[in-house]
This record gives sequence, C-alpha cells and structure tokens, in this order.
Amino acid sequence: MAFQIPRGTQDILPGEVEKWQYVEKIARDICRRYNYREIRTPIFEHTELFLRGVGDTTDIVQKEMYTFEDKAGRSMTLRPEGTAPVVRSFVENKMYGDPNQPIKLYYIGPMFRYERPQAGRFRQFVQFGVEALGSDDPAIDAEVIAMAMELYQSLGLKKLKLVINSLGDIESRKAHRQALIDHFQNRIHELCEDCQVRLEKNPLRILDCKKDRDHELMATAPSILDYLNEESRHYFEKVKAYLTKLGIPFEVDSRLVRGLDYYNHTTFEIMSDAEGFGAITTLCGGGRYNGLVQEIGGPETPGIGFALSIERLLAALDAEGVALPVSRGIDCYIVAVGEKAKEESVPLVHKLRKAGIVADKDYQDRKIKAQLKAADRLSAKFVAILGDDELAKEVINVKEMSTGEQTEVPLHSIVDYLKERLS
RNA sequence: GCGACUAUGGCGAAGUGGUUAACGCACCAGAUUGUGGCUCUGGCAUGCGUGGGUUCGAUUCCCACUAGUCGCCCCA
Repeated sequence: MAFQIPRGTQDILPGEVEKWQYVEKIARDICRRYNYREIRTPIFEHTELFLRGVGDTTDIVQKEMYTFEDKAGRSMTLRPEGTAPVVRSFVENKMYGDPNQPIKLYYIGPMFRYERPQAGRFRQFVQFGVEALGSDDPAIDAEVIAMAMELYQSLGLKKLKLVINSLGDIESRKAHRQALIDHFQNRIHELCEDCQVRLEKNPLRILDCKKDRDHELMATAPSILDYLNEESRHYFEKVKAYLTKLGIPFEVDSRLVRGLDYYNHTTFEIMSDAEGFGAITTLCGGGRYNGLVQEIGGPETPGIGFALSIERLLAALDAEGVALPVSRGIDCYIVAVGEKAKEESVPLVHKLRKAGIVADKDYQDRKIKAQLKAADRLSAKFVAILGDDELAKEVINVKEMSTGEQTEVPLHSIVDYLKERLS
C-alpha cells in the first residue's frame, strides 16, 4: 500500500459519518436550548499555554503532547484538550468585560494526544465540550452536568453512571494534601514506583492509582471530603441538592481525581456500564476550574465545564445496541434507456433536485436491469423509467420499489406526482 | 513508553517450503429481447503488509520495520 493513514487516526466514511452528523446536531440543539454558544479556536496553540493551563506534571503534558517547532522556531502544540484554548480566547478577547455573564460556550472539534491507540483511544479524536465562565453558582455546576446527561440520554443510552466528587478550594486541598503525605509517608515503599513519585509531586493522584487500589493504606487514606472547609462543603452540598432537584442520580466517589491540574471543587465523570466496552469506561469528564483564568493571565474568574469524546459516545451506543435514526436512501432514481432518454435524464434529474427531491441517475452506462439494481442498492423509494416509448408519449413510468407497482405519469407532472407520493 | 496477538482479492476467510493460492460475500456479465430483491451459469489475487535473510526454490522458515487489535500507564 502506497500511503497509510497516520497511526491512531481514522477516516470517517459515508455510512458512518451520518451518525457523527446526527450526534453533533443533537449536541448543538442542546447547547442552543441551554443558551451556550459555539466557539472555534485553532487546532494548535503555543505549547506554553498547555504547560500553564493543563499543568506540567500531568500525563497529558509529560507524554501525550503533539509538539512541533514552526519555521520560526516557536514551539507549537496540537491541542490535547479544549479548556485551555477556550480560556485563552476568553482572556484575549476580554470576554470578562461582556455584560452577559456567565459566558457560556461550547466547542466540537478534534483534539490530539500522542498515545498508543487502543479501544476508545486515538491520537486524533473529537471532543464536544462546554465551558461556563464567570459564575460560581453551584446551579451552573448542575446545569453543565445536566447537559452532558441529556446528550447521552436523548441518544438512547441507558447504562450510565454519574460519579461526582469535590476537591474543595485551595485551603481544603492544602489540608488534605498534608494529611495524605502524613498517611502514606512511612509506608510509601509498599506502594508502586509511580505512587512513590506521586507522594512528592501530587499525592492526590495516589488515590487514583489502579495498581495499589486494594492496598490497605488506600482504604484508610484520608478522604478529601473530610478536609473540605465550611465553604467548600457547603458548595458541594448545594451542587448535590441541585442535581437531586433536577432528577439526576449520582454517586459520590471521594477517590475521583481528575487528570488535569486545574480542577477544584466539583469534579465529575460519566461512565458506561455497558458490556463489551473493553477497558474504556469514561465517556465524559469535567469539573470546576476557578483558578485557571487567572493562571492564563486574566482576572480572577470562576469556571466549569466538561469534555466528552464522540468516538466513545458512538462506541457506547454500539455496546448498548442503540441504532441512530439516520437515513441515507434516496427518493427517486432515474432509469434511462436509449441515447435520447439518457440525454433527457440529465435535465430531468436536475429538475427533481431543484424541487427538493433527493434524486440520482446512472452515470455508468448500465443497462436497464443494472440500473434498477443500482436503484435498489441506493434504497430508492421510486424509480422513474424513461425510454423511447415514454418519450414518444411524453410520459414517464414511475415504479414504487417497495410494492413494485408502476404508474405512467405525464412527463410534465413528474415533480408534483413524486412530491405527492413522498409526503 | 512497555507487553501479547495478528497482517492472504473490495470484505470475510482456508492454505502449502516447490508446479493453476480453496471457499463465502460483494461486484460484473449472461439466462431474462425495457424492469430490482430469488435462482442458475460464467468472470473476478502473475498476488499472500514492507524490506532484508536462509534455500535450488518462500505467501509458507528467520530478522527488522510498518500497521492493526487488545492490555498496562493514563485518560476523552
């Protein structure tokens, strides 16, 4: 084979792309109703943005970035996630000065992470995400979570689990961090190598370790929820209360630690329980990032958002056996027999299309039988047959494929006839 | 970054150190002279991921590379 698609990327071909279009449409409809507006930021940014925004101790930055130098020697990175770029744009365009607060934004577009591809994991994948900037009302946390849940549910997914947690504010996190260090320090050598490093860099991440999950130190580790200060605790209670009011079931997992540094207060993940999903369970992840705007150089501004991958959403639909209502058949296929009819079929198919009918014709110089077969393959509802006989009588034979029933229609009224039958 | 498995026509899939590389689906043509879905007949890989090596001879054995799948790490 001469050329191959780059590792971890995929072509989305006709037949599959309709599902994407459908999902994207539903996502946009939801955003419209919740009053979130689309923002489109570049596919690449200055590398520094992600170092600062995502955090330079995170896996994303340490080993997953697609970084390159441009011709002027600047370090650029294909965006690994959407929040940092949106916040950059928020600051750069001074959206904090907009009287319409909070600023509610969404994006749908490709993200890039340099990883070994496997089930549900790609080097280029598409994320749909929303960001609400400028409000620290717990109601907006609930709103954002509700949007993600609505997308999955409206598409027909049932086996969903919403898990939430609170990381608290800076003060709470500090207290918890110290408690973790105290807890693990003496016996840290019993944990895996990664955890030993984590103790120094980010002890919170030890709780998320898959290897040491069953170690007794894990079960007895101090829970962040016990270290939330009054304000943080109250905030978390409000978020949970709102979720309950919205009828959204959730479970609290104090070990839910997200992979990005910018989170505080509310964090959440939506997972799939569906069988046959491989090692992938997380469909959507998100949380609050009150310090991020400042980190990127803007005024102190609270923010919250989520991101989800369309690939995984589609995989979840597959796993649950949900079929999306995508159609691809055509309304009418013109079958032309003979030179004269073939010529006449060109303006005819054009006329149908202009009238809003999904129409096609043969371009392979096939015989009538093969043309009918082609029409069948295209799931044409009707076939309009034009030959010398019809031309002489100025009619056309319209055949309904599902019944085989055939009607002779005056050529000049073909559009009206089809529109009538198609409605 | 690490590990396991895999790589044969458009798709699925058998197979062998040596002579024409099964079969199924799809596709094309014909039986059916102007009518699809069923049936029958015929056609359809000088080629077995790429590059080396072993051998008289390799698609078959060995090595490397590339890619895929799954898993680890981590995540969307």
